[in-house]
Amino acid sequence: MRFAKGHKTETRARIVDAASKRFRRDGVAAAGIAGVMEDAGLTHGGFYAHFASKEELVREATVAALDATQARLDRFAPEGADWLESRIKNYLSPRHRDTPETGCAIAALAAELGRHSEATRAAVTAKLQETFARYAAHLPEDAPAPSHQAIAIFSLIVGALQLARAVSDPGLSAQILQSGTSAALRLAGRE
Amino acid sequence: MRFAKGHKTETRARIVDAASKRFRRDGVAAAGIAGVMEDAGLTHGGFYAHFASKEELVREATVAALDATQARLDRFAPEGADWLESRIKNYLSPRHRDTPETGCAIAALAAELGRHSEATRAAVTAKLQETFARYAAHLPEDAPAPSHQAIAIFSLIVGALQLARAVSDPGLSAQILQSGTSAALRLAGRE
DNA sequence: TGTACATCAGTGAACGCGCGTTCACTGATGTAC
DNA sequence: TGTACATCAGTGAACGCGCGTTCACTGATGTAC
Repeated sequence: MRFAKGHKTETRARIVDAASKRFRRDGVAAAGIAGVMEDAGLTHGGFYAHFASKEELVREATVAALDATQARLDRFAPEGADWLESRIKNYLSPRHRDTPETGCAIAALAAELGRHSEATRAAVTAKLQETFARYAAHLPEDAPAPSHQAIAIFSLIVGALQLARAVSDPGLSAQILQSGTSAALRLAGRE
Repeated sequence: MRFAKGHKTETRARIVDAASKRFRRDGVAAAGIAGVMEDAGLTHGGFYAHFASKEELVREATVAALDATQARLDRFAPEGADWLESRIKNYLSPRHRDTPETGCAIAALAAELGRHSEATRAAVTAKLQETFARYAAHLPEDAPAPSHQAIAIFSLIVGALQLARAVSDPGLSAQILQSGTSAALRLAGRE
């Protein structure tokens, strides 16, 4: 069947969206093409009309996930003086911990990304640089070495979110979110 | 062929050791039984004489990896006043970043562990509790809320190590290690 | 002390299955006349 | 305006492959007599 102009672009975007969720929820290695295509409402055979390989999808889906999460968190934390504080609190919220499929792709995929193609890692590196710059820009004006601080804050919340997801004890998980939040706020000069 | 007493126990330990390295290097989902058995100098068929399933191996190998890394890092950071400082520096060293197969299992597997069996996650939780307690015990005596600080410090170094491994730019990777180290030392009261 | 047998850690072929990937085909719609 | 054809996004069967798992078998050694 022939389709309206722009139809293929929309389909491609739907596949990327489905993949970005599956990858974050199940991990890249454990998520299959067939499952992604099913989520997108298609059969698996059509995949290679849109992408040259799974790796190409990984790269696009990872970048899309990073963009989507940034936009999503921005809705909860509007630009302004308290942006960084809101970001930290939202990042280490039970909601974010419990919904990896729509959450930060770095936290969900960091370990796996190190094993992927140079192109994928380069895309992730660029997105990380943006994130660091944005965090640094929202530190107090008198903060020493803001770019260093920004890296440390992001590292802390990524690590804490992962630990909160990994432990089986709900009490400990909540404590990790809480300890991470207060320490990150301290590093951000918002004690 | 029949073997000397204790032979099977030794073989089993060799399989666990090989698995703990493969899992950390390639990820659990991407590492296969056949590869693990080959590393242990055996053929894949013998696996089920030692373990009921891959999941059972995952649990044992993860715990073994955590124990081994603890022992390994202890060699570089003997007990004493500077233990925590040494631990942080070694954890965020280029050596640790570049050898995930013998490094911290939490950093290598955290995201994946959240998707594994309750038994595996419970074992990880117990090991994490030990780690937090140990970090807390080495904080300065006047530190406020040492258990919270310990969690934040560990979260920070886990996150930083993963980011340093994920980025493709060596300069940024080095900067992440450096920023993570100095911020972790600050949280530990050893500025 | 010497021989026959039982043991059982490890072997390697085979199981069904889902993976990533390929490809001949379908069929509704846009285009040409 | 009506008809014939070309297009191409999507279908679904099939490819080889490696996965986790099972199982009949091997054969050096410990044990029984």
